[in-house]
Parts: sequence; C-alpha cells; structure tokens
Amino acid sequence: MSFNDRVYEIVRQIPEGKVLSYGQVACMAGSWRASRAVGYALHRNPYQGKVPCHRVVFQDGRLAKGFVFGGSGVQRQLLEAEGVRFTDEGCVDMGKCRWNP
DNA sequence: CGTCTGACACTTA
DNA sequence: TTAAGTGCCAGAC
Repeated sequence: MSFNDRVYEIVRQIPEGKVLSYGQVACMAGSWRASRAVGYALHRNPYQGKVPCHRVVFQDGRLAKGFVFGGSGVQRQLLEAEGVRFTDEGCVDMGKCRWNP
C-alpha cells in the first residue's frame, strides 16, 4: 500500500454531491503537504472511471486550470450533475459540499 | 542514483 | 489583499 494507492482509495470513497481538496486527500493519505503528489497521482489515474478525480478540487473550491481528462468545463458539468453547488466564480461551495467524515 | 517537473498548500513580505 | 517563495511526494529522464 503506497501513498498513491491510498489516494485512490480515499477519492473512490467520495459520495456523490461531495468534493475533496487536494490538501484534504493528502492529509488523509498521511501527509497534508503531499498535495502535489495527490494531483500527480490523479493525473496518472490508472483507475480512471472508478476514481472520481473530478470530485477533487482546490482548497478554495476552484477547479484545476488545464485539466487532462476533458477540460475544467466538463468537470463542472459532472459535479453539477451530482448536486454540487457552483458559484458564478466557478468555485464549489466547500461549506456544504466538502466531504468531511 | 541524482535531478527536474508537476491537477497544490501554506507562510511571509 | 495580492504576490512571491518554500516544502512536500511520486514519477520521468
């Protein structure tokens, strides 16, 4: 079990309508500073389709600039379809949609 | 094996 | 408040 696998397992457990920040995932994985590693792990995303990487956003609730799996616009569409609230600024309502068990 | 880069987060100026 | 700098982990060269 590596840090990378831990990240996948955590992201995969995110319920619909909820999102997580890179820092949050990194903290659950063991190191809150490994936010970069989290982003890179999702970038490779070997479990694409099983791991909802679109539910992982910035700490502010904003989406990545140049996403790889289809574009940030697609990510917003996916999140909206799951019930995630978006502001006019294109940010997710972390106050209500942040998955915090 | 050493070095650089990258879907970030946090601190300080 | 905004901007810049620093630190972390994993992968690629």
